Amino acid sequence: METKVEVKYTFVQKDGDLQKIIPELESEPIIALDTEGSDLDPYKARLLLLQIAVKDKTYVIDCTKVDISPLKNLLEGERPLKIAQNSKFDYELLRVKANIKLGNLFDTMLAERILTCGVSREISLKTLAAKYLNMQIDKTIRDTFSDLSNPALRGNFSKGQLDYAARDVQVLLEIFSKQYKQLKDDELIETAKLEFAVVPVVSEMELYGSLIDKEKWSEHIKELKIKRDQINKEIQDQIRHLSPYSQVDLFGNVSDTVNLDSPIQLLEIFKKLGENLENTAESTLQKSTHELAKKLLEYRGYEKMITAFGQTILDKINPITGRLHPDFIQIGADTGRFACNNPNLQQIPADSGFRSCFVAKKGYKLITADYSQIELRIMAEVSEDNAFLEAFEKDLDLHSLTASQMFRVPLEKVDKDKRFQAKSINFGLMYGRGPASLANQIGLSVEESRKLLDVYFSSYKKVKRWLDVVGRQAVRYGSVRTLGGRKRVFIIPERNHPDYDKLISSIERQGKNTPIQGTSADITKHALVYIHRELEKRNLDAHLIHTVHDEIVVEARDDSTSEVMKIIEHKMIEAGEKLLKRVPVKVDIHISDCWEKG
DNA sequence: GGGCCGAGCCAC
DNA sequence: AAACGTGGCTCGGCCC
Repeated sequence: METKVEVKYTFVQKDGDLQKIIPELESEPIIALDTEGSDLDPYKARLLLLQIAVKDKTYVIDCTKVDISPLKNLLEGERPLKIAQNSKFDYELLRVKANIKLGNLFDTMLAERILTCGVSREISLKTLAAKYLNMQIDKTIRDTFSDLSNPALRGNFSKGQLDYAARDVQVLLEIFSKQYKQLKDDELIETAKLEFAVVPVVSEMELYGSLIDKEKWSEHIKELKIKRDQINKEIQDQIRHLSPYSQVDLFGNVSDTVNLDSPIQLLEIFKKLGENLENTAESTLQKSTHELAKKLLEYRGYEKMITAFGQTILDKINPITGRLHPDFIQIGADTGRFACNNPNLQQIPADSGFRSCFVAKKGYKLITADYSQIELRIMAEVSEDNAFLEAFEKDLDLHSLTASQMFRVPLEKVDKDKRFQAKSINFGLMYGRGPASLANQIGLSVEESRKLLDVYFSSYKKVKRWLDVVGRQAVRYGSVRTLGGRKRVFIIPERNHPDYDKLISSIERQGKNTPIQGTSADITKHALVYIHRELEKRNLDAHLIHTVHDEIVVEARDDSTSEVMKIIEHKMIEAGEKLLKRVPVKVDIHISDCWEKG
């Protein structure tokens, strides 16, 4: 039997009625809020409802009839605390439709992510209601708000819609109080405060978006397509006689029916050429001596560029703003890093013609800043290794220094090859990399690379000790923390698990990497908050548009660029020094008409 | 025709 | 024989 719970709320449909409830809301230390819009895109959407819940009352405000600007101070101010699920959505909708900038937020979705990093990604309101309130909620009516033929858009909401809207906001207060207790018990309040402070920054960043030079972008795609078609033709001509897929049409045209993107078809062709390949992975093809393999890799390079970064990205330009508004997922990775999609601006090829198509609008410049070797500096900080620390204190080239110690040669005798090998080890260690995988990259035997690692660790004893200890701790305690206090939990397998050893070593590697990668994320997030606040305080026409892990991009008006540059550098260093006490923090920064490496 | 998954490959 | 951390996107291929 299903029990029906009557949803109680006040439906506010007149400006005068809103005025009556404001004093009451102002006296509350905590409120929950939610909004309903007609579209996920805040620029396209209509703001339909604003729901506010306090201890024992719920208000559903009809935004198609009521002017909500009297709530501006309440919603923007420090008091009351505002509880919301996925507050970025509400922030953006209220910002665009009512010029309200939500302040002092507690986001139940982010809180849940913080509490369960590593064990779960279930953070929907439905999940939270079930987990904390043992309540089953139905979200299907949500879709009716976006239905254009729906009477709601003419200002008539159904009882079902209003009940739904009220229920969604009512559940938040209790979820909040349970999550808050858990955050305190797990010593995650600092992390939560940071994440909640990031919400307005990310929201503004998404809303501002970034500009693409469409003509230049299309031109670049065109060039890539010509190259791809050329190499495709060469391959097809070469293998046509082997293909069981080729077809000749009525006019005698032979179609290119070997699908170069299909591993199954390719393996068959290779078989006929006398090569039995395991798979068509990049590493396998690199080992093949056949010309087809070489050409295939070349083809794939172009194909990847065209499909992943070609027209699809242009299609995502917002018709209203003419800019790209990607979705930044604030806690995308279990380490605390951002993820990004629609489109993923964090994977635009670094050394291609695409990045330079991201431009500043007329009269503005792009300022690109990134932390110099932040992860290695974090490793120096946490390991307290003297050689590492000294290298950064003296601002030496760590990779060359490492090479000089490993190969027992003076610094000036370190060549490119030795530096590359040292660099591979320095980076590899942060990923928990072993001799076998290292050997593969630097072209040595496993035995040779094992010896190299031994020499390495004899120079950096404390690095080895730290890696060993933190790897063991991850398994023993089932969690690790970053310097910011962020926590990642690991599910430790039972002893009799068939893949026990494999799983354990994977956890060890994650345990080594997470404090490094996650601390870097902590630092970048602090920097975003500091920069945003300072730019706002000084009322500068400069806006964060982008972040890629250790990099921050700002679009700034021409006349403010030198001031903005100083702010960015200063605030990034301040953020770094908040968590790194033993190592200096360095930022590389430059100004340009487009997004590019300095 | 949508959902899911692995392969392959882009980023840091 | 392999044993590299964190993501997202596109494709082929399979399932319902």
